[in-house]
Amino acid sequence: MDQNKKDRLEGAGWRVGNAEDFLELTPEEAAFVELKLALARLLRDVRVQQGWTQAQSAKRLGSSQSRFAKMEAADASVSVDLLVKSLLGLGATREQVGEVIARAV
Amino acid sequence: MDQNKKDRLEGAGWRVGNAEDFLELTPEEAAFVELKLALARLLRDVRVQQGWTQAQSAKRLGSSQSRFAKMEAADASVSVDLLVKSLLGLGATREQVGEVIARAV
DNA sequence: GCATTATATGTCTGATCCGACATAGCGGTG
DNA sequence: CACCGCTATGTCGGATCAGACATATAATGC
Repeated sequence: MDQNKKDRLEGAGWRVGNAEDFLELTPEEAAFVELKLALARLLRDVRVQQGWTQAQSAKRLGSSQSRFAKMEAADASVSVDLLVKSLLGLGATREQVGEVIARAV
Repeated sequence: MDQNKKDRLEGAGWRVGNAEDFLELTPEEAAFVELKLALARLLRDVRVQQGWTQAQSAKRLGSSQSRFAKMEAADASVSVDLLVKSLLGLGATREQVGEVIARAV
């Protein structure tokens, strides 16, 4: 969000913050959810890159469309294990996974 | 293992391979266990770097020495979630975690 | 507006994981 | 060798997660 929009919202009585502020996460917890979100985004990117639907991808992984949707949404019921396994299963490399963990916003 | 030692062992009737060969893992499964091993090694490195015992580290994380030992051993009962959370909890950065996933052997 | 296809959300049941405890191994030191 | 601090291993009960199913909500074409 740019500063301009932030100012306008706050002028209109909104309080603006991120997930860390809102949910009162510790920095480590915040880093963890961001990391999970980064993996979820990569999963979607890899799938779309391959030109697959969620259902097709899920089938490849021996899972279901609904679970795959939750993975891409970084749902609370989805572990980092599942995300990493799924990424590798869809053809992502360890390098890609590491890179996204280290540097993605 | 250097080629010399490998040759000697094979000459003596040993078959030499890695975990992937021995356990007949798929490449993705192998990549996953290597990734887990890399995180476990980083966890030990971070702990030792800080000059802490397993028990001290575990306490910081709200866990037990025995579980921490299993983490460092990359035990089957330890998830990547737990490893990553513990690493961040002991002060490792997302960059360190990502780097080790991307590039550690 | 109504199929059709893709994605998202809620919930159940069985599987897996986590912390804890007990205890074993192991290198130092007195 | 006996003790001590540290690490490793086995197991258990409760907590969390996985896949599946049902169903809701887009998005696209007719």
